[in-house]
Amino acid sequence: MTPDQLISGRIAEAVQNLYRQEAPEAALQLQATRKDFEGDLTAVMFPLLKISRLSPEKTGEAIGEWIREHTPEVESVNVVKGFLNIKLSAAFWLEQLKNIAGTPAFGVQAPSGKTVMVEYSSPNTNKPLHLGHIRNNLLGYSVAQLLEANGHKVIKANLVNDRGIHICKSMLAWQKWGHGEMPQSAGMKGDHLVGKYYVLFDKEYKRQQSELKGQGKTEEEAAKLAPIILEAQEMLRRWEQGDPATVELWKTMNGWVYAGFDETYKQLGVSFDKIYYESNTYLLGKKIVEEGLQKDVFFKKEDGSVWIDLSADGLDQKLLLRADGTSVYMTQDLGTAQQRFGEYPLNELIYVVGNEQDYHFKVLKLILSKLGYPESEVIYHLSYGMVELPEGKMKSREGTVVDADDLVADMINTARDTSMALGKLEHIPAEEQEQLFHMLGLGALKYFILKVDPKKTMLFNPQESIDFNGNTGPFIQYTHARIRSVLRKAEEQGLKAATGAALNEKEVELVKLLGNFPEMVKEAGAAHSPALVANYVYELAKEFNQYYHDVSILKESDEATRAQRLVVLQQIAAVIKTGMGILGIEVPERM
RNA sequence: GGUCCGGUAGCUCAGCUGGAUAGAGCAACAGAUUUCUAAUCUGUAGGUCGCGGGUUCGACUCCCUCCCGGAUCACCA
Repeated sequence: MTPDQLISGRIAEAVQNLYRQEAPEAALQLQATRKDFEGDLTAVMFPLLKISRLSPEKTGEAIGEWIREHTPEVESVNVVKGFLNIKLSAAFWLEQLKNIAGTPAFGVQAPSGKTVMVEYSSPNTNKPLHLGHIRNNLLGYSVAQLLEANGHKVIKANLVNDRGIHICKSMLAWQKWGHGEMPQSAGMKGDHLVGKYYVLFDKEYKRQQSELKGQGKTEEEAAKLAPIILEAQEMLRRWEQGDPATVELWKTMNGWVYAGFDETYKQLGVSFDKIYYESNTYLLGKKIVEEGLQKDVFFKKEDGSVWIDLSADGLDQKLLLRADGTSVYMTQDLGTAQQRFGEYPLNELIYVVGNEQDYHFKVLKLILSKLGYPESEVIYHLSYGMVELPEGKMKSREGTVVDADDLVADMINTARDTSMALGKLEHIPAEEQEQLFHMLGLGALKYFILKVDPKKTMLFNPQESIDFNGNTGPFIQYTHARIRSVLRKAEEQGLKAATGAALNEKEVELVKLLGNFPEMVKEAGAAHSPALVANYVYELAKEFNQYYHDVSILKESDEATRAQRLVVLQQIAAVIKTGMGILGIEVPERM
């Protein structure tokens, strides 16, 4: 039984016995006691005053007294203003520790029988991944881990945007100026190579536009009439007609990009169970259009285009089918959603997509519900804010984009430099050192991004942001390595771990924190927020470091105390490992 | 202009469904190493929680006005 369950049950009984009344659930308010007061849990008396008809102090004293008398686990109580502070006994906390130590995979919830799909990453195949994608990938992967820890079966999905005008731009530029250049010959990752030609296209397109404007065309006309964009559109038409040469080139260049992406995904440590390609799904959704027309949810304009009118819901009219019969983004998404619900019995379908698409997903859900699909309620848009640089937003045309591969390489180098400067890891074999640099560099990056509430815009300063001290990944990784090191030594010395001794004050704090872990995992899962996990693990690591500083483990002469401290250490290490695992961060045995 | 999201210490961020004197880290300053790993720990300093109202025993938290920043309102995806 958790402390909260125990005490709130007792308060309810106390109210029943003292005042002959049922205390409503909402009136039983418990919180952790603030550090400056004596106690473990604090019950707020104000909501109970109506029942007791006494002052807050008197109510607290009466209820406190009753609880103390009737609850062996309660050691003492005190009342400060309207707050009843309750201190639980050492024996109770010891029991908690035993429970934690006796629970395998503590914090991981039992199978829920629910299936959840998390769609994330979903890149375009015309350029390499950048910092914004990193936030997406890390969030998506971590949320998937988090939901798995909540006992759900999770399908990680990636919808690759492999078709459309953007990839034709790269293809066209490569055809024109590539001279057969390939990733191997260029010595570049495939995605970077394709990105290079995308940039070349853009340059030429810009040049042609300004030329046209110089000839008196308007901005809009210039954008539409530039020969190179017409050529790209022509290429897209050929692709859609299945022209063999175009399709061949498309396959080749996409192949390069996939090889490049795979490498980046591997570096980031993210993976997928199911990959969808837009080239296979872009025609989906037309059936839904017909259905919507039949149900009179959609309507057709004179030109043949199909729309839905959402103005009654405070939104606008939304296009679903162009006059030429081709579908748009929304239509495709409706179709793919429907397809997925057919493929899997999904209890939740999560889209990890930036907040610039909040409107899109709002409309998507609304349309599905208007069509009468109950699945609409199961769709969740995990919306995250942009990553900004000190200079402001990332702009590809201004060259301020932070490339994902470069950033990862930088992080690993920083980890190497920092480790070397500290003279750490000298006794570790070179190969393992490299693994550690990777683990630490990525740990720093992942933690830095995931500790921030997803929906907030975050600032990333490449020079200063990523630290290795304080509230960072490496600090937690270090803490874990440190604990494992002590435990290894204990093992070498043949020392046994066992519960049974008295817990000191700091140990009670640690047990309390550990005991909160499962509840925190649930909350974070419900909120789809790895940030809660990150901040929890940091809290635990910090508490541990303070404890570790004050107390000796191996040198402790009392055998029972020493054995129990080893148990505490084991549990902290285990929870750190599980928590960091949810964040997709590996944790070293030594460093 | 409509809608949505944000505004907490110099900087980066926590603060759960309203609860006691608003918390960390970084940066600054002052300390602690014969260590079980100092990538550590302790202390000092740093705040009109964007502004103003309201709701109540109590508001960073809920409601309203306004200010600032961002996103979005495409026959792009």
